[in-house]
Amino acid sequence: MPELPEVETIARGLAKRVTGDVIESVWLGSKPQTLKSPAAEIAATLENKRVAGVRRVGKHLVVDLQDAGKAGSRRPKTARKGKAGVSAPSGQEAQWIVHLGMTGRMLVCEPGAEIAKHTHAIAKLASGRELRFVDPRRFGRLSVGHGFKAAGYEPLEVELDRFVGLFRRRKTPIKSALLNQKLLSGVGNIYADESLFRARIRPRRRAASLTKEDLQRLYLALQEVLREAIELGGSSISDYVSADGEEGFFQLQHRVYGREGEKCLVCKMPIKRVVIAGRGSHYCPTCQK
DNA sequence: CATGTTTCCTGACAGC
DNA sequence: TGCTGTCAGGAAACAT
Repeated sequence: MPELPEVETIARGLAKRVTGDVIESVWLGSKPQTLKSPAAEIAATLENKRVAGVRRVGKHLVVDLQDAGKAGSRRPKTARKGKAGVSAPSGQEAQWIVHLGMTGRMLVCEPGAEIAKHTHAIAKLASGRELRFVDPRRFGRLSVGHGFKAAGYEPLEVELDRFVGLFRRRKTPIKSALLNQKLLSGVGNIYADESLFRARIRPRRRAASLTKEDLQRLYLALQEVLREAIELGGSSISDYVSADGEEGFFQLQHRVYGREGEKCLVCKMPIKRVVIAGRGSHYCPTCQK
């Protein structure tokens, strides 16, 4: 399941491979719930646009688009900021926003490559290649817009004081709070469990009950685990692969996630699994308090 | 408002 | 073999 490190890996791979290419035409499948914007609007926004870059925002992929226009190599200088009325809708700041959900993939395919089952969108590129969105479980979503912003803070950018403030007076379990995208954007089930283990905090602890020291450990643990995971190209669980089709390797570093009943790597006690906020939550009953 | 629960969806897997 | 049932989970919708 793509969380922050996986989406970061995918975004980097896509940026490397399709930046500068031009979307010539778009095909969209007929599954309506996959599209958050009307199909015609998505197609119109993407077609004849140059890919200016691909970034990760929270768990979203943002494909920045600019008018492909006539003059090929012209590079429109970015937003003169300041004065009002600058939100030029001429397209150069349009964005294609992709949420991969559980099983979504964005693949760069060579011309003529077989079309995988559950392909919901295909963007034909001027290079002849295709950018394809494939998502068996259909939890992924496509939309278009401008100036996309994540609802919460980026875990790798938020300052400690703000991080601590997010959890004050919150009665919900810390695990639920970590998964709440309006607080932090990008943390999913794997990295919530892994960071709580490293911070030695039980997932069911009420967020408000954590001391400043607890939260500082959690802050450092979360950033550490996310950075290490990005370094290893993310966790390949079930069907995640990067834009290059490469598997990540962080799953080999998981200390609690998916290890129910196995020995804790620190104290040798069996890892427990409980359900919190509807998600399997893994922890060591002795190491985590 | 805050928090908990249900829903969507298919593939993988266990058990018979 | 092939069927059935269960489980996985991000986030929106709905309920409390």
